[in-house]
Amino acid sequence: MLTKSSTELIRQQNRALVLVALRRRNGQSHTDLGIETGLASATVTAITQELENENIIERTVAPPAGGRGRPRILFKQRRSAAYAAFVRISSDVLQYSMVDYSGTLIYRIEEKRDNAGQTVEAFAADIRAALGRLAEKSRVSPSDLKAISISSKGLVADDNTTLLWSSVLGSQQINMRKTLEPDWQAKVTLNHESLLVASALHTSLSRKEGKPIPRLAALSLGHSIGLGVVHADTYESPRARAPGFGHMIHSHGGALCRCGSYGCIEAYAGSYAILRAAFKVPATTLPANFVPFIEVEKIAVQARQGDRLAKSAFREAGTAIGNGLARLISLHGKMPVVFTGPGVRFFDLMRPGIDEGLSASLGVQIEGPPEMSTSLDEERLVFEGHLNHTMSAIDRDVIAPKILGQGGTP
Amino acid sequence: MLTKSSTELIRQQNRALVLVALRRRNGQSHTDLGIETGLASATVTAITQELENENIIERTVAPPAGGRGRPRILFKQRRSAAYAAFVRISSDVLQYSMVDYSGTLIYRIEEKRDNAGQTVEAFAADIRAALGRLAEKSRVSPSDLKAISISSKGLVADDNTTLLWSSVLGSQQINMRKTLEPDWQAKVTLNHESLLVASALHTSLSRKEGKPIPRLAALSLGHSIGLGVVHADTYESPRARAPGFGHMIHSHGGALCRCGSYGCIEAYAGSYAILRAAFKVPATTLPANFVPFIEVEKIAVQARQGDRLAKSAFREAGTAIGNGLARLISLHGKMPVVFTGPGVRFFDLMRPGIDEGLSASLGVQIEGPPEMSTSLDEERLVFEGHLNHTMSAIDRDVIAPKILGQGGTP
DNA sequence: AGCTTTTTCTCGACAGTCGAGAAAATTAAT
DNA sequence: ATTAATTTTCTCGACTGTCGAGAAAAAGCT
Repeated sequence: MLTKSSTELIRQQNRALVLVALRRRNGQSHTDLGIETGLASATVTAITQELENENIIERTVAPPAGGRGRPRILFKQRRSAAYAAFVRISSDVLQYSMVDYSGTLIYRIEEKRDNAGQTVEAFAADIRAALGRLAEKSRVSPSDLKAISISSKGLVADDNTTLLWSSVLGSQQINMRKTLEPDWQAKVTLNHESLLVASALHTSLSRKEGKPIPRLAALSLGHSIGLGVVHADTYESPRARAPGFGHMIHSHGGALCRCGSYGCIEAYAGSYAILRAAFKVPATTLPANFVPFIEVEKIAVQARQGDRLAKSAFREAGTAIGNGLARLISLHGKMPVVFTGPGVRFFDLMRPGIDEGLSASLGVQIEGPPEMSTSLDEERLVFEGHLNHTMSAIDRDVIAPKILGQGGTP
Repeated sequence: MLTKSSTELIRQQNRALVLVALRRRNGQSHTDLGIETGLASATVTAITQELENENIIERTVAPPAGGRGRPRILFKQRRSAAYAAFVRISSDVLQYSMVDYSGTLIYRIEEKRDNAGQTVEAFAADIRAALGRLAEKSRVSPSDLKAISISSKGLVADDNTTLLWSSVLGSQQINMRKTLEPDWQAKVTLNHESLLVASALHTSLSRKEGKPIPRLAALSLGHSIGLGVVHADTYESPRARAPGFGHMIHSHGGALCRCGSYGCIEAYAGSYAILRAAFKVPATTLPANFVPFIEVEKIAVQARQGDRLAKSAFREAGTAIGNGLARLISLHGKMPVVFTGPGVRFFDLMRPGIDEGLSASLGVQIEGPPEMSTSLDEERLVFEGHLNHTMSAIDRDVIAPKILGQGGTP
């Protein structure tokens, strides 16, 4: 949507431009910023002075690049300019992190969860209490906490607020904004974990390539199957989505899934599904809620030793994923796929099935199969995703719009 | 992507704002424009004067709204300010339309096509020649033709330029920009027909609702199956995509499709597929290239009289579509679906299958089934889609960026 | 101390928006 | 026939912002 443009808006945009540049590389001189943002030197001065008065950035001196000349002044984010908290909800642990404005982790709490059926209220109370402790321990005053970013697996509504379905709470829904905004004036957002992974991969790979990758998918293989997709159409900021890939129908009326539906991808490719197939348990048996990964590992060993049943369990999982990716590509176009999560250890076993499942579609036949790669260290990617999303949101929505009545003595 | 902002850019954006307002309702006064754009009166004056000098808009007087007072000056698009040509490629006819800057159709040519295998070169030459005649007959000088918008069914690459696969040319690819840009300096774009339909429906329904609809799908039922999806995320202009829905896998290793793959949705829901199912022809038989719609109509009559085989043919088609929509919703979220094309006549027969195919997915179970409706008059929707896309592109890319050395005597 | 080099900062010109109120063009009232 | 009222357009000066050029600053080198 086009909106009214005024001179003040220009300043806001150009402030954002400087903040983004600083986010890309912290500690840049006046001249660096001029080059990176494309702004005139005079404009850079005006903006950096403003930001300095508002205590957003600070200066340090550094010797000139060419050995002699006037020393450069490097601008850096003031670490105490703002804070953000991340909450990572996974099936067995809740991880709370506090980061400062420069994006450095300053405190972390981890809490084991018992997987017993918990009520939404108790769950919400736990999170509220833990966030309180996090702020206290890291000595962040509530008014300085500008954003709370939450990630979870499962089905996230696209208001970026409501968790519709999760393996832990089932279909008990929870609205994170309503839960947390009374306690904090920070902006609360909820994203699917795979969205953050995809987003982190997208920025890091785009930087490596030197230009934005038009599309990218991240597929997390674990107890559940999660997909994140990033689209970067020309001239607009990339947008990420985390669709309900794990519970997309693979085969109409097929195997029973943990979610209660029949034929979901997860009912073929989730860890419990692999177990079920390997032990010839009927596909209509209600699956176990949590399968230790060691069990899957055992089957993988058998498969690698040539066991036919074990091999076909992984192959079937691959076919479900391959078909799903073929459908994704039919709807979104060809894009590279990065596999993450603990399940990548079995990627080689699933690969034949994936290739077969992909090959069936016209799009793949015409444009060729997508590039596929694996990436370990999902935890780091989730953290980076949180960081990218939150810090750019703070820059864009809190810092760039000049707030009057600010600025004082450092 | 954020880019440098300057005062000139503001003007460009605000010019665009005025042009968009005029596109929404042609013939608005100074005051109207001020209200609709949110710009100050002084700014409106500045911009309208500029546009007038550049011969983009013209003024007519009208009595004041309240009976007395100074007469209003209504600004209207100057019809000769620019022209656009549309080419609609369908399996049996090529339709060429010329419209002026106000969006009024001023000339049209239709050419029957023989469905014999034609080479890409001959096909390209046909289009080039017809466009030449179109410009000549409508007395539009080549330099005034600012855009050529082409629509087709099949698989369109997302460079908006290349036709990757079509039922007519098969997998002989054709790059429309390369074909036409040497003759015309107009901007050439190729879009899937269903994308234009979806886009037209989106703007008209959004206007009816008073606010932009977040998502919408248009499903065209004909010889082939085409899907267009429109996304209107907050604060950005809506974007449309036309995925290869018809050739998305419905059932792995299933019925043989016209495209050569097995298991495509079209191989179950295309008109030839319904025929095949109704006559119990094996699903692996190579389908006929063109099926007269009368044949499908006959089967529909039988189905409505209770013939079981005929009924199940439509039901199966419905299931394929329903499953496909369930998958679409898994990946994109819930959205209303509008069915268009000649096949909507059989919508009632397919409906049970569609409902069944939809119900299988978790997303549908949680958020409920999507709203479904039908719309006849696909041809008008395609034309409106062409119009929306092209005219806003001309406004945004040609008119709004002030071109120096313009303006003269009308 | 003076010259060179590198970098930051300042100044005046220019482009654009905005609000207020003047000006214009008409009908209604006297 | 004037004058008043009304509606709408247009103009003026203040303000915000960007830009390029060149001044100023702060160092090393000779």
